[in-house]
Amino acid sequence: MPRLSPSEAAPTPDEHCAKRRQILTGARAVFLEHGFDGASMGEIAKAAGVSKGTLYVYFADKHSLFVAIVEAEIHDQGWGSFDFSADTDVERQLRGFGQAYIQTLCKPRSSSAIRTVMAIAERMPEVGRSYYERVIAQTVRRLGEALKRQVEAGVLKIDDCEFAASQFMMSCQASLFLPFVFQATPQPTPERIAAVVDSATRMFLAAYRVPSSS
Amino acid sequence: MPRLSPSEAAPTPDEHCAKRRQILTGARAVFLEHGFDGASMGEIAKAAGVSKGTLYVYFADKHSLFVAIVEAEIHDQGWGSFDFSADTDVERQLRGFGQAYIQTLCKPRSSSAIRTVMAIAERMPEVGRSYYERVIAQTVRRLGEALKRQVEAGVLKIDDCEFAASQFMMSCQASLFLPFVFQATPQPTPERIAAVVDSATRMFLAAYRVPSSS
Amino acid sequence: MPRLSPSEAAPTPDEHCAKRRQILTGARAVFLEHGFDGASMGEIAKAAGVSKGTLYVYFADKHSLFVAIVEAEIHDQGWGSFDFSADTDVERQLRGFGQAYIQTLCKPRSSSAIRTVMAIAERMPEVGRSYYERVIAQTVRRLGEALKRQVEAGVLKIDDCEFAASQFMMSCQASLFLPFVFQATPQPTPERIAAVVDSATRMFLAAYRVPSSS
Amino acid sequence: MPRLSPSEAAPTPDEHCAKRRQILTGARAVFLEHGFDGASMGEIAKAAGVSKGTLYVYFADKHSLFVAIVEAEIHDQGWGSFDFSADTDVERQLRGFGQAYIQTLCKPRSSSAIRTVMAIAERMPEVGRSYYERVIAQTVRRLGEALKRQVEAGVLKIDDCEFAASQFMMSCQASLFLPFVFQATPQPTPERIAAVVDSATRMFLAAYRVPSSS
DNA sequence: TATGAATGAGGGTTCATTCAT
DNA sequence: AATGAATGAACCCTCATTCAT
Repeated sequence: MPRLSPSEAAPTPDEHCAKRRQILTGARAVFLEHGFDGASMGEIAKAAGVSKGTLYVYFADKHSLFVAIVEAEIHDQGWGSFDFSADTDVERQLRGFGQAYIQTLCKPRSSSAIRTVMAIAERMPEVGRSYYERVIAQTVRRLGEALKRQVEAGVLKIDDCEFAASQFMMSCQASLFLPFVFQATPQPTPERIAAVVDSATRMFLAAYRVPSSS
Repeated sequence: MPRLSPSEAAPTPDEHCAKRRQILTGARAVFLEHGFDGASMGEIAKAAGVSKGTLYVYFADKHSLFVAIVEAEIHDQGWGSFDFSADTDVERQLRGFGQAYIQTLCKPRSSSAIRTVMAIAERMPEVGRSYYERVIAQTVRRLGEALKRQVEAGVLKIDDCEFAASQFMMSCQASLFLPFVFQATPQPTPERIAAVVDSATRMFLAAYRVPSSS
Repeated sequence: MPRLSPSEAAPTPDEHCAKRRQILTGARAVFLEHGFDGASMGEIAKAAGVSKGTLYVYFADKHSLFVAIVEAEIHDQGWGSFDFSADTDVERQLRGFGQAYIQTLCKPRSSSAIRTVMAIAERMPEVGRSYYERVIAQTVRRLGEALKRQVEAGVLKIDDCEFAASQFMMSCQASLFLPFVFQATPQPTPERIAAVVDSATRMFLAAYRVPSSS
Repeated sequence: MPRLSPSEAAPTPDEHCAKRRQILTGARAVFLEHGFDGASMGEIAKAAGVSKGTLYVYFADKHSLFVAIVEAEIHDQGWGSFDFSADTDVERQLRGFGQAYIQTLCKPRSSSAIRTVMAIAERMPEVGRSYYERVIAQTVRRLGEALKRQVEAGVLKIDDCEFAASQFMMSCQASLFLPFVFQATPQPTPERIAAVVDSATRMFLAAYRVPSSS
């Protein structure tokens, strides 16, 4: 039996994926704004521009949709785009990464995701763990590897490079991230971020830079 | 007939306070475990061992009860008990405070509160701000003052002591707090905490200690 | 065992009656404003200035209290004070009564009572019946008797005086009471009432006055 | 396979309207019996044969449903069907209308609606006003116009025809409507109504008929 | 596939009533 | 007698989910 027109029958994979993405986009907005419990499937459907029933064609239930959102956030938030090879000078490397990192971290989108995932981590440990591993820990690991290369180049002296990476990243957050997520201060300006990252870089190098032999 | 104990007779302020505390205790457990939206007044009533109606005798609504819980946590979590005057040696001072701080921060109770308050900060900014100000910022301030004293004693050389305090505190969290709140690692052991705080202290002093003149 | 002071022991009947009246006063305000279902015992207690428990010392339940209120309204609304003997001239008699009647009927207090009792009459027929009988029907009866006296005096010619009384009273309401209870018009002014009652009186006398023999 | 009936297939506007009507029917029964506050959405759902949730698919809240009920009653109660042109003889016209009017007014359905709307008029003035205007006032207006035609035909002599209409309608209620709404007497018989309306007609014509010139 | 009508369990909240004091 | 803390049933309403179309 020939189909009269493709649009009247089973959707093509493209259409399927498009609608799926549409749902994810709407759901992300609602989940990140209201959290898992505060988000309602009705509001998600409206935000996605589909019917409530359609949500259940693509996702088994609210939980599955939420997991998919977190999964998507893990890939889309831009944590993978930090470029550690751009610079070989350790100071510029740290400053460049640090600023990009804090800028990303303090975007409303990131902080909403962190809030939302952190909030649910007690009841959905795998979701929390997965987000941490593939977003934060992975970034720590990549910075750690960059530091390792500097150690091997004799520029830095560090025992545990991954730990040092975490140490640097945390000190870059000083006075910036926590007050921002708790809504105690507005989103930090690039200038403020640069100053804080500068200070963190100085402290880090004071501790780990191999004294120049000159 | 002599009364066995006064608590069996007087129904008034003591019992009133007692029941209030009983409700707060139950509500804290439920709110901190499930978050604001995930907690139900019915579950809270059950946890507190009172009827649902009784909740509304003591608190106007769910929001008020939640605010009271956060308020209580602000006072009860032990952030105010850090003792900065115990030691005058800067290194021991930093290590002592850092360990106590991370120990407190990484207790399940603290991390649950942080998760819960952080999650709601977007919809209840005053709650988030209040928690940050009176728990975290206050601790930063107190450490900053301690550092200032060291600066005045000529031991440290720091421009912005409060910022330096935040920097130290954040670097103490390296590899410990974030994986813990995201449920990626179990509660850190005291040994691990000690090692991390040691490292943070070394880095901090490398950057800010005035070289001994000897 | 002698009582130390009367105020410390069983209250005197006076006190008892006073508190009872106090409750009735508060309850009347609340019941008449919100209706039986819309009124809450808590609000009544507050309006009466007593505790909720005290209400149940004086009245078995909400229903009993409501019945008592209606009973009190039946006596207190001033429907019994119409004076038919003040005037012997039939025209002045009708006008005088008509104005007093409509004035009373269109007071907020009367219309609230009528609304409230009428609303509940389907579920509490005895309450409705009692109110009608002892307020409205009684007034009709008294006017009917006054008319009868005029008939006996040869001034009016009426078969059924009680029915004629009702007829007069209803025609006095024309354009006044219904729009007022339905909140379509404000409380009528005395002037408007006088005009309407005048017209009703003229119509009534046109139909029932014995033509003067002169 | 041919469909047996269209109603078994199309789920859309017909069924939507049908269910809406079904809800309105159930809600009317409950609201008119118990009043706004006495009616519960659960009972309405049961009476309508739908689930509680379905009510909220069709109506935003209890208040909206109630307003819709009153609106429907305004149209469905048959107040618009009085025919003033059927008769040109003024006496037969008044008698015919008067009987139809009182018959309608004293049906349980009308008196329930009046009770319910009157009861809520203090808290929902627009509802009360709307009901009065579009049911009672409109009928008064239409009778007033019919009277005006009789005035223009030289049959009646009336200054304010709308007021006279109200006067006639009120006097038709004498001894009938009030005792009925207050549940003091049963629904009046057609014979009783006829007698009362006859009397009202006689009184009205005695006052307003232009004496025949013969 | 996509819909949206329909559901019923459960949400927060109120309230008439009781009872120990 | 008077209280007010306590209750639990019922209130209105929301929501995740299902299902016929």
